[in-house]
Amino acid sequence: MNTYNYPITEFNPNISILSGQSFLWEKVDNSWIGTNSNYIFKVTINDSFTLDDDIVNSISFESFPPLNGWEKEFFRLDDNLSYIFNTIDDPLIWEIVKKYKGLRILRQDPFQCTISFICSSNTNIPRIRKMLNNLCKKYGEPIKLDGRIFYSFPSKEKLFKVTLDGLQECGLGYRAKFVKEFIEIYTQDKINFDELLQSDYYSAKKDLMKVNGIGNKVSDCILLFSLDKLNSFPIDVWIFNAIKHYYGNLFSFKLNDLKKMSDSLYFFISELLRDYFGTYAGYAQQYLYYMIRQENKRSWQ
DNA sequence: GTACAGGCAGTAT
DNA sequence: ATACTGCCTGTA
Repeated sequence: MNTYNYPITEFNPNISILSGQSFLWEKVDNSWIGTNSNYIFKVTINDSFTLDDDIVNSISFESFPPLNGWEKEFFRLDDNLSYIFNTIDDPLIWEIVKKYKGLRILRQDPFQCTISFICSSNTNIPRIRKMLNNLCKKYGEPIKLDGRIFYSFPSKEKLFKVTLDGLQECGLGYRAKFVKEFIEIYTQDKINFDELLQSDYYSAKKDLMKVNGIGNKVSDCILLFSLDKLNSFPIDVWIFNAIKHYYGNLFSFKLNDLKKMSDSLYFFISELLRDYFGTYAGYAQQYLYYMIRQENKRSWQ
């Protein structure tokens, strides 16, 4: 196995925030400003920022209201990337890791993350952003920052009172029903994120998929981006195409012939890749995903 | 106009 | 188990 010396603290906020894991961020001058649950986070990058710098000196982190040390939690700065990448024995991933240094997986608020990815089905990033921004503006709390008003993600109590029509007004379409059902289930404590954090990947996935609107891909995103399941390997149409292109040889049958993704095929492919990439397959997925989106120049915003 | 987009559930086979 | 179809709505 090769070894790659990767500074543990290596972190590129631009790439990490742009990578499509989280939808409520916008670039304002040298800063990124984004919503996570009750907080507005602000990341400011010094002009002189390079990846070799110490994070403490080159990037500043603020939160409104203040929340000490949020960046460590949110950007998973304790993840030892050097260790993680050395468990992934794959030349392509290593190439991408070097090219897109500092991409990290986020640890988002599970409630917001779940609603975000229920909204993500059968649509694109700009529209998902619009839906979620509408939700925040309509039902979140205003937070003043830099002379502008930002909005928190609405609480479950607030959203519980919102009617189906109230959700539809945010442009959720047929997903409104799923979001409503999820909020009801969550309010009844039938989904408990503290428990899911302790569960293993398979058990947590099974529980999430009981919710209408949460299928294979959506559950994998929730698990990877908010519930610490780093072996989760979400497969959307982009990743599916990339797997066909770069990893077809791992399979005993011809992936190229397959057009549609069935439940059983999804499970088979993701399980095989979990086995191939290992404990941190989710990191491999994110680097792969970022690369193909960059190469296809898809809109991140 | 109409095809399609980070999927999913419901129904029929 | 697997295949097929409708779904909201913005964008190309």
